[in-house]
Amino acid sequence: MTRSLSDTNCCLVSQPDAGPGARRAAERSEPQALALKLWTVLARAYASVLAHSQADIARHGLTPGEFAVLEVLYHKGPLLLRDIQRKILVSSGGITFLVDSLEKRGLVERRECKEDRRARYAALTPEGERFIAGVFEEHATAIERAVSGLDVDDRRVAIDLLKRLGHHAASLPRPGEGETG
Amino acid sequence: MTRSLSDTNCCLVSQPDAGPGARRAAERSEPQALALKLWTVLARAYASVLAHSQADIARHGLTPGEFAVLEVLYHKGPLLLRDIQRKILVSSGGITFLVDSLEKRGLVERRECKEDRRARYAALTPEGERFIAGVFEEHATAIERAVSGLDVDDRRVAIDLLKRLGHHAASLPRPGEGETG
DNA sequence: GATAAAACCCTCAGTACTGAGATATTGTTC
DNA sequence: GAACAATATCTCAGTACTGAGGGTTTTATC
Repeated sequence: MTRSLSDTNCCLVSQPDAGPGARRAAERSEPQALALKLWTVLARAYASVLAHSQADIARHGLTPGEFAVLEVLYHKGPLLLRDIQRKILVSSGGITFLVDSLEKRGLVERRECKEDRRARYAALTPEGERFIAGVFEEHATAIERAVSGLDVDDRRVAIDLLKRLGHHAASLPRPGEGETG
Repeated sequence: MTRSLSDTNCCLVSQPDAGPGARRAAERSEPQALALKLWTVLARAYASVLAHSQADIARHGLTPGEFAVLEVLYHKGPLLLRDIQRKILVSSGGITFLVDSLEKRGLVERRECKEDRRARYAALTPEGERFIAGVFEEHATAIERAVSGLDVDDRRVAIDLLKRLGHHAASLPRPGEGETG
């Protein structure tokens, strides 16, 4: 495996059941305590499901980044590199690197963009299409198993809550953005 | 910033509103479609809140790993390296690396463990304690702001759902674990 | 009490990226 | 239509780790 659970090692703790944290928690307002708790369980739930996702991806010799590129091309068809970059949230160097390595493996090819000669498309090759089709179906099964702790009604409620949580956080400027000091 | 949103670039897409994905989604069972959707919005919500968390952490010149170590020591008191390692989910080399660098900065110190001479404690120095106290209070505010898309009742529901989701996923063997081929 | 197995930490080569800067092309303003 | 800003990709040095292997100490079994 290429990357581990430490992808998520950020603010996973703060469960003040013992130690100095127990005293500090008592001084915290309830909304803030719930906010910290929510972030903790969100990170832990994400880490637990991610472990399943990555274990499945690693079985096929893919890094998470490579899988993400193949998956987005599989679902959306040929895309400009910058659109892939924004969808899977990698750096500019990262998308070049990922498409390079998938191109070397014959799963993806670059195509020119006639409307904008700065830009390039990435598209699945027939071999890449066949490959990701199989990998993705197995992956869907692995994910369904990983989230089987919630039944379909719970899943619907969770989807609604997480959507609102995510959209709102994404719409807020991040700490340190656009400040002077 | 040291690590980016690509920490989460795994299965972020699969929103089959357009492209080849739209047709494939129609063939998928509803529970599985909900499972994939849940994983997608979980990953996106996590990424969005993480961006706030990391931006705040980076302002203080800390990596996510360093912050995680300071935070766990702040909340739990002195801990054996292996206990920190398990709580923040880093590799064995990673915890040595992180404690090394925090020790060089004078924020953490190693202490001997008399009951088990293989093991070592890590503990905050007085300077480290002062430092993380300030950083953590700011951090709590940043997190509360990041999750402000949900009110306190929603937070309670989300916490319950995510706990169940996470615990169940963590209890399941991961794909490829303990197989023969 | 000797032997083997396990647990803890450290070392270090390897890795999947990041992000600042370079190059090429496109849009915009005067 | 020239100058300038903006955008898309690529380059490459740097990084925060990973994970296999090794030394030391502890635990379990005979």
